Amino acid sequence: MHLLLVEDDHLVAQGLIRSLRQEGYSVEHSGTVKHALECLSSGEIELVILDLGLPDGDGSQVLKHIKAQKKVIPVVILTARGSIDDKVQGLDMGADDYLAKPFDPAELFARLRVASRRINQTQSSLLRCGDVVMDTSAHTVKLSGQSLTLPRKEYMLLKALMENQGRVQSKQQLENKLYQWGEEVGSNAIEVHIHHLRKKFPSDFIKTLRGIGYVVGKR
Amino acid sequence: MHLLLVEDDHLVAQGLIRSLRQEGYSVEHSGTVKHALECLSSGEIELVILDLGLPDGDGSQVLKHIKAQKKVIPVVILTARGSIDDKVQGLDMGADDYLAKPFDPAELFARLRVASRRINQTQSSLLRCGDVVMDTSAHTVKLSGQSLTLPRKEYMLLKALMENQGRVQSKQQLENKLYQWGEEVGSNAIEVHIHHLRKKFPSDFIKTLRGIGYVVGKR
DNA sequence: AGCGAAACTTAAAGAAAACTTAAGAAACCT
DNA sequence: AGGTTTCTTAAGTTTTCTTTAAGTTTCGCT
Repeated sequence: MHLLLVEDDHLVAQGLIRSLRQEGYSVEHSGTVKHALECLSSGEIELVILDLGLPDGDGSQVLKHIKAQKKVIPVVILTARGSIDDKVQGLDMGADDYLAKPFDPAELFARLRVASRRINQTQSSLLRCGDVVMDTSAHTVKLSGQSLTLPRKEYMLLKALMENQGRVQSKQQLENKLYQWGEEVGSNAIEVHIHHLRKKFPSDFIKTLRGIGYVVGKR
Repeated sequence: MHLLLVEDDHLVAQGLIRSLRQEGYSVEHSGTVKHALECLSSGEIELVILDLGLPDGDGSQVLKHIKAQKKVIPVVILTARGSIDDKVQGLDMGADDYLAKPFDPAELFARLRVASRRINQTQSSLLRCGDVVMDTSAHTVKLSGQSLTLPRKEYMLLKALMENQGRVQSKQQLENKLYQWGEEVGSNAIEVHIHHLRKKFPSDFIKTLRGIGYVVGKR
């Protein structure tokens, strides 16, 4: 794990670097805002320990820069400014943790472990099929990047189809997915919904297999 | 945002609950391990404040239970045990933050904001969406630079929407975020709040997806 | 080629969801 | 306690979605 330590006090820095390496981090070190930004630009840094009082500016500049990026890099502020107001301000600026000096290295390391633990967790529930992307958690549908709004039943139908790409589903099966038990469909509702969906997507997106059912996607 | 406060000292708990609600959380409260686990089983809790010393066991049992789940729920430990060893142990057990009593509420709230920021994968306490800017730490809302005052529930609703830009949320989901457990909304309260919010913002700001829910922002 | 079954299209009635409004309850603030 | 703001409820209204049904087209089969 690539860590950047921004700290201008050389004595503190030397000691920290040593024990951080011991902890298994590969450590870059900056004593200035300028150099810190340079290090960050390499794009390899995954985690930052940040002192606020630096010779050529304030650490918050570095923080701002990090938080403006798309990439998520946890920042632990480690500074002499220990008042509640300082802490609140630092955390609200986007820091992930805040430790006031004097600090105990063991606590810092524990907090770093928390931060690095978090780096590897992201998830999304996307259904993709050609130009069509469906995010079932956000309830959104996009056709070649352009998002469109589907009524409830149409959305449900499309979802049923996309969850079973390449598998043909009969009207009966689809009905069962869209309707509660006992909620009879006395007519051609599915056909009508398919019709409406087709008007919103490329004409060959939903394929009909006469007498069998409907499919979406590669086959 | 649904928060679970696990704390057996009633005096501390009452005060915290009050100010947490003021901060815009909907708060569940447990004084025991047993009850805490029950609350968690509902699946609605998004964030936990955890005291370690409980009458029927240790808070770490609750922590273990949470971290064994698939769902990611940040846990902030808030306890009288303030030694470095305690902190390291707590953090290494999976807690996301650790605050020793006596604590300053302002710091707790700031650290909670860090946690909820992370839940919503945002980088700072500023939520922006078109002309609307919301500062969740200062509790302010600005519409094209002009700041406006929202009642508490409207603020909570707007926050819930802005924390999930582009994600459609059902009335049910929104209700869950605004109301405590057992506090049933027997009516169309959400609709009415939406209505009021709409009068204060551009007409197309909050979009309705009939039968699905409400969204704000790009899609 | 012609027949019948299946699927498509269209429009309109019916149902469901959301919007408005206003009034009473609750909470909040001197 | 009195006045004010905010919240909830409920009923009436409007909008949109869903289903129905009837007419049309397409497809596959003999």
